[in-house]
Amino acid sequence: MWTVFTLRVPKPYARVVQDAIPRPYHHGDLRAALVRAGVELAREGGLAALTLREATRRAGVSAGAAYRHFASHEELTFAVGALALSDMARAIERRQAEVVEENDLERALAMLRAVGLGYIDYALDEPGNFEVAMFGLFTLAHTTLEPARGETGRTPYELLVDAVTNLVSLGALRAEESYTVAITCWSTVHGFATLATRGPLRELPREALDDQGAEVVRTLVAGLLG
Amino acid sequence: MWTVFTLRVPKPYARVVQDAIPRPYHHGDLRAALVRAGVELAREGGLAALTLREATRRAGVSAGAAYRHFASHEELTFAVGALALSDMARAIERRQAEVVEENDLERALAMLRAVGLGYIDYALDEPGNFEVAMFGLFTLAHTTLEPARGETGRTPYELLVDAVTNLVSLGALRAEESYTVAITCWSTVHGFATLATRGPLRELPREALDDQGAEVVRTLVAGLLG
DNA sequence: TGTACATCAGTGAACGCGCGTTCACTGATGTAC
DNA sequence: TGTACATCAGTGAACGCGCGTTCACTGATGTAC
Repeated sequence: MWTVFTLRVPKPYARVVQDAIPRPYHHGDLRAALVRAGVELAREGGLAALTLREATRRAGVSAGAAYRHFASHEELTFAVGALALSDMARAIERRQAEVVEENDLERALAMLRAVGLGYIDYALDEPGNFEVAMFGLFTLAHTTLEPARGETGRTPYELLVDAVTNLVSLGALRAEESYTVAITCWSTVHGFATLATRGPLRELPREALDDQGAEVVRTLVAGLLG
Repeated sequence: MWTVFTLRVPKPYARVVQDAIPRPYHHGDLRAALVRAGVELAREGGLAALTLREATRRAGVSAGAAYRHFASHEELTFAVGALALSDMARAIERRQAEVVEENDLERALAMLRAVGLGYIDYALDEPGNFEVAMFGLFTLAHTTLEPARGETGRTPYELLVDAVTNLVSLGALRAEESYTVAITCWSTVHGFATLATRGPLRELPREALDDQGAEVVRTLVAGLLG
């Protein structure tokens, strides 16, 4: 249990005082602290920068301590990736919340576009965590992972499937096509996202990428269903 | 200069004899040998496996020797990536050579599909070299790089642009749309390729990926221009 | 045709780096009595 | 309320690994005379 003291100290001394306070031997919530550090590392340098040693350093703990909470480096990567997917789901939900179309079909199309736009938003905002989520660990089997869910309780993949399914139920798409259409949509936004973050388009300015991404999504959805 | 002796030796002794022949102090064509080794390394383990040290080991040469031919690890990566792009151009050309449609528009559409199919072929055949070509080094500025050209003297990017331009000249597409259409096509096949090689679809069997890729390309081109 | 010598392309040892992982240990915590 | 003790969560030192890169060196090559 902790007692909180409020301590006023001249700014220049803040660091000195902080270092003088002995860290408790038991961290309290090291696992969460390591995951938080991992997210930060991925943000700064992607998959390559996400190391156990640096995460323990940031948590102010010795390297070995990590092994009380993770069996291996891979487990940390997995935890960070799941959080990233959850954040991506939220980015999609944010775009979907902005949809204003009233007509059923128009609205369904806008919801599908929102999936793509949110996907691209997240990739451009957090290229490092996007990379962790997408490469090396996750497979289709993980598309329904619990900690990867957003505000609405759905994963990014589920949000995509929902949007496509809705178009089927409105008669805008035949059921047999739905899987291929879903994969085509995913491929397009994923491709744009990787070209724009780590690939040959990575040096274009952010604004140009936002515009280009929006155009790509509009062109795609109009082509497939417009 | 070399003199060639033909030497017959019982099979089991082949290795022994080979090792007994002193390697010449001067390799002869070390640069090319290192690039060849690099392609092999990328084939086996992608970008992460492409190291200068292992390349020199495979070329039978000390680690430092590489620095007579490459200023840094990055330069080797760049050389391997350019070769990979050239091979990709060839894969696209192979698909385009199979196009049989006679009608102008039909043919132009098939040529565009062939770009996508060849791109996916190459990624699935050579995921490691595909990764080297696509991540970390190349930008749009390199899309016209000399050693990245195929049989027809065009780079993959140029083959895509050719196909789209041709559709414009046939009146199937407005000129203003052409850039966005090209980027959309590229995004789609690139996305499918990365999902299928390093991403969440990587565990599906090759045959399923081939079929799915073909469907995606067909759906995309039919949507945008059909 | 033969020799001296500059140049070039290798060697091999070393440096420093950061990583994942293990292990014997020790300090803190909380439970049983 | 106080004490003994099992359990838990850390420490810190070490191991082995492979990498990129540098540097003083040496063996091979080819050119000028």
